[in-house]
Amino acid sequence: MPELPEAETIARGLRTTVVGERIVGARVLRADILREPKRRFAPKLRGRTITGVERRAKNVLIRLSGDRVLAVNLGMTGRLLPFRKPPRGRTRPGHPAVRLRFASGGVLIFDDTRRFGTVECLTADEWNERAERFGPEPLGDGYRPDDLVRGLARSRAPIRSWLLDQRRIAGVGNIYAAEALFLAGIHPRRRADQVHPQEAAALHGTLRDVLGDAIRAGGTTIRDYRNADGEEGGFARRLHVYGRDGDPCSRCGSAIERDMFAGRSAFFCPGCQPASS
DNA sequence: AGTGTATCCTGCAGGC
DNA sequence: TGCCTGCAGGATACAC
Repeated sequence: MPELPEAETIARGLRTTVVGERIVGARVLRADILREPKRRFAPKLRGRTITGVERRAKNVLIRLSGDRVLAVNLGMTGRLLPFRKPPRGRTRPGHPAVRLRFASGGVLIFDDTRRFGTVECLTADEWNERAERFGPEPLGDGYRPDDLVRGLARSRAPIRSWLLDQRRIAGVGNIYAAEALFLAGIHPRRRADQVHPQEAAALHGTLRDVLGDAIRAGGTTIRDYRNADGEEGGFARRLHVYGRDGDPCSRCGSAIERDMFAGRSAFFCPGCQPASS
């Protein structure tokens, strides 16, 4: 998916275009991205006004009048695309799943090729309860090196698995886990509780750096990701290890390796990221 | 508390 | 050209 930086970029983009819009129609074209029957979903939206757009973990939250939240999880290929008027011809998204029509004549389309994404209309309370399950936001002011040090010390999971677990830390996915671990010099298979406190503190810094830099670059486009203006992110060319197996490491020249575990590819530099230390 | 595997789904790249 | 396999930014459920 879109990970934290991509969801943040989309939320920021939407904030400038859809806040203030009043929803006059909601059409579900692919009901499997909902978690409830579409007959119940659509009526909940009509007549509501968009009051804000936020991000939590990898979710884009569209705040609605009447204390409702349209919670969008983008899955692997989800996009949120606003248009001033209904798109025609070439500009029409290829896999529209939900289409909101605004009083202004504009539309917001949730498009999702693989349909791993979800769209839910919840009360603010329902969302808040859901959000309790997420770990801390890595870019939050209150997130300190010590929080990561202590979190890692309590787990025997491989560090990459730890970082991908949304209950432990929110918003980190496979790309940024790989990049942060590279920059901190930690092998993705290293047990979390074997990461030394000073390494964990370094990882806290590299995580925040890489996530922040990626937001400033507008996210990473591997293939499908687009921001709310339909544009690609610029961070892909700054990746050190993700998707670069076989390439020489930018630091030491060793060939980047790919290794599969927990069902996903892990990318790392065998020279810079020792399995133990 | 972990891992491995499977599942949801479409598209694309690579091998033959 | 086509057909096949494997893989993809995520999340979840299951057996072990």
